Amino acid sequence: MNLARRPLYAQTEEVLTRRIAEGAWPPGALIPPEPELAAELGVSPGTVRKALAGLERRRLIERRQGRGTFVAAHTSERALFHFFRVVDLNGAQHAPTSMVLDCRTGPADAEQAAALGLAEGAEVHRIERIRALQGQPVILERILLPAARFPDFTLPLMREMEDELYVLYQRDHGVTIARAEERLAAIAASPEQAAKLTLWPGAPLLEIARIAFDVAGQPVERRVTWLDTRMHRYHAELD
Amino acid sequence: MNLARRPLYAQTEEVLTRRIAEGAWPPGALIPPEPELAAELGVSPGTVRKALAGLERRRLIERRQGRGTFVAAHTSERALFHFFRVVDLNGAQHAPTSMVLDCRTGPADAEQAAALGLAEGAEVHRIERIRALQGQPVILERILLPAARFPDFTLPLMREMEDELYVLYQRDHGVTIARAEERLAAIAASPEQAAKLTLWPGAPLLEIARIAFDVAGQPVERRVTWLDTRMHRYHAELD
DNA sequence: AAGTGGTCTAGACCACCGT
DNA sequence: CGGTGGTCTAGACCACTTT
Repeated sequence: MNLARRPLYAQTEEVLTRRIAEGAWPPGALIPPEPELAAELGVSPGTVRKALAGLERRRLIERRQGRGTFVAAHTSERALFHFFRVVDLNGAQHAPTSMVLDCRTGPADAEQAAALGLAEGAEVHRIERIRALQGQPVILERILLPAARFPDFTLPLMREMEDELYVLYQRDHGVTIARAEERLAAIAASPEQAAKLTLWPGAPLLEIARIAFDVAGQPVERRVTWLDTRMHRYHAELD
Repeated sequence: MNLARRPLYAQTEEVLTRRIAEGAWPPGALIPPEPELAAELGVSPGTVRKALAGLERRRLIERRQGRGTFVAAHTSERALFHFFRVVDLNGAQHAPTSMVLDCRTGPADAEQAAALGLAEGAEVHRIERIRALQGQPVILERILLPAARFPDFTLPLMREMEDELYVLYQRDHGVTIARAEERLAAIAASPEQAAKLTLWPGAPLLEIARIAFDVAGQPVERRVTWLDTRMHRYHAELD
């Protein structure tokens, strides 16, 4: 039975993950009840249960007693809660608004291609935007997306818009962001950055370099964020 | 049976957590096998198992097949891996060394007392140290500890020493750090900070304000770290 | 009332470790 | 070899949601 020496529940979890990643069960879908899955996959209900617990821990599904098990959909709340780590000086979260300054497509340079696991010169979309919290522009952001995963990607320029690209990635391009890694540094604002954030050149800025991965573990977004930390903080939990 | 409507396994986990927090089972101790715990607590082995899984997820215990279940001891590796988020530009971790500049005891001011959940004026230990990575001093740190939890706390001054206070907290004071929250900002180095880190005044520094909690969830350490991010980054994972 | 996930139990067997 | 945790199964019953 066990070709590899991996536990049955791990294999089961992998099968279910693949179905979700491939879109066989789209976001928001109700998936079959535990006993049905167990019968179909030829394992005991307890084993299915353990696999589903793993999927829930990774937030690929949501289980609700009495209703069923659903493939997780990226809501604005979820995206903000898990992937937006900026808080005010009291630790409170606020929903940002954003304005797109630029959105164009072109070949990636070597560093950018490497970060996204692409060949040098592969087409990428470049987005630059300002995000405001409580009306104050405090975030400047440059985003890089592989054109292969986001065909015909466009955003309206210079218009205030509700935030959260991750909801849009999922809804319009079938790309679900599951995980991200960030590296933070303190830098001095360049004249261009300063002008866009109404700061002075040389002002301290928190630079956040993110790579975001989809459900299958492939890197699908490279993002650099510059945060004015006079009135805000980046919040992290360690355990 | 169920006074509160909390699941049996959650109550079981709580009981076991309390035993560890109170030191009935000290760090490194072997705890009884599952069937014995089940018999003693009057629950089924499966329920004990679920409770132990929770303790393992919170890293309070370590389970080793064939050997038994042990109360987790803070090793240097564990402390560094979970609570030291600094990496070099390639993403590699290095073990820091540290030199204590100052270590004294006095009353806390209002802000400090509040952060540690103490009354204003309560006695606290203050530590200032420099940490070096690969021989370069890149971290300046101020640490605040409630004297009530750390009686007779002292550190040798101005001597290179192996790092990791959390190992020392646990070994010498019975305080196990289980979790921490951090808030990050970019600031301009003060003349004093610049001098200690061989930087120029106004240089960008990453400021990391941490509150660390013990197993019982009580705040037991307030720490502010300033990191020179010319050659290092703060690493975070989001999921 | 029917159907779902959540809890709890009981036990078999396997893999690993130390003696 | 005996003892431990790891896996897997089978099923009873509860709590919640919808019809």
